[in-house]
Amino acid sequence: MAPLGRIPEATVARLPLYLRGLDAFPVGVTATVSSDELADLAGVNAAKVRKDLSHLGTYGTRGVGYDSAFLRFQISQALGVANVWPVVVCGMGNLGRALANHIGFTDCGFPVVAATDSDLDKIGTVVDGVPVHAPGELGDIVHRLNVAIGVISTPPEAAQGTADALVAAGVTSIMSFAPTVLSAPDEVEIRSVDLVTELQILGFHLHRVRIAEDS
Amino acid sequence: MAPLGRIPEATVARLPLYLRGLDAFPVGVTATVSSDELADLAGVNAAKVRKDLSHLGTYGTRGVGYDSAFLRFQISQALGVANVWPVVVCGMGNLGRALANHIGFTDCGFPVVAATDSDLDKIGTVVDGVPVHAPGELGDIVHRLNVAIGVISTPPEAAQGTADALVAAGVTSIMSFAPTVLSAPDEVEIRSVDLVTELQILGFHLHRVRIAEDS
DNA sequence: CAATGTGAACGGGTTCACAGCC
DNA sequence: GGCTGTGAACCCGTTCACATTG
Repeated sequence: MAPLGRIPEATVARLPLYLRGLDAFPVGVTATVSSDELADLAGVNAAKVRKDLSHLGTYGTRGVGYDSAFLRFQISQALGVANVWPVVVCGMGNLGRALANHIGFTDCGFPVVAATDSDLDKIGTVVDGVPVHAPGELGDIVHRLNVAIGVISTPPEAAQGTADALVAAGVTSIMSFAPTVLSAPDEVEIRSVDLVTELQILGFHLHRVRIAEDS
Repeated sequence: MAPLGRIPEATVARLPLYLRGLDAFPVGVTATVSSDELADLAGVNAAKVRKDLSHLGTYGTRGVGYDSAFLRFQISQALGVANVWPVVVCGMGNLGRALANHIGFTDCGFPVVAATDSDLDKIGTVVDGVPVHAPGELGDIVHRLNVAIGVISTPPEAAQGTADALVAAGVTSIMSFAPTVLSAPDEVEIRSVDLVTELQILGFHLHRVRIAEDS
């Protein structure tokens, strides 16, 4: 059966990995993948793969595996990768510029169509093909260019204000690299990538083993 | 009681947020924080704060709250933020350079002491204060400079090889920005920051509401 | 036989709600 | 009265194991 009810978040987060795994999959003589093989490619275990795929209503064939082409299609469909979601990068410092480059470069349906920065020297210029505007123009930009996703790479002080501006302009998807907790209405999806926090988590584990060694 | 058994991963991941929240906390007349206030600062709910802090064996005082200075001390202690963990950045492309800058800039106990890159033009130069070496020297670098953490910002093809080299050199903490699944022994802690995957997750939700609207 | 699909058991983390203490 | 500390309930996700099917 193809229940196709709500797909659990944890599953959604793995679908991109499966998709990537399938792309790396040698399209050999036989065009089928087993859950075991896919598990390897995605770095998870086979049970998880099967349960995840069952949420898509996808059918493999017992004793054989999944048709890799069809599976790729199914996952693409579920994720909606055919859509193009224009991105605006807010804050074109070192990190912002690198992000704009990276995101635009890997041509995955997330074109960076504009950027903002408060530096008067940057406003009006085009950096790596991306036009830089004043922060005040964010609303305009979003509307004119149909921006769907906002990336926040401003200094921490400016992050909440930028988020507010994005939300006010109707953006409901935000990816933030600022080391701050952002508040926004519930309907806004915020994914926060916090480098310092990540490092501190790594540091915690190093600290633990150091303590263990000293005992 | 101060059980101080194993601290749950989910709690560890939030401790940095509490620490940051405390730093932002106005050291007012009274030097106490309630779980409610801290919850706001960290963007979580109060019950979580209390349970998390209970794992540290920390004591607040009922009816009052937590002594903010002591709490800061306790969390710092638990995370081991007093330690300094030298970092090597592998791959000094746009992203790597920005990361090296960022991590080094926010002076948090993670000095970027070296970098590697396969580009012959970069090897031997010093970028933003960070000396760039050939990938083959990774082992040396790690030993000479006591590197504890490796950041992988190479192209995807080179990521696994770089991880292997880091592991071979004895590095047990890796932060990867490469869009690949890395394999490593269990004792190696890998934190993967996958920008494209993050964007695709955002895209999924945008896709969902678009579908919902069209129905 | 081989590999899927899935109910059932399990486990970690979150939330609730309230007893305990200032 | 206010706020902490914490058992209990709850929820989500993972894992297991096996019946099911090409």
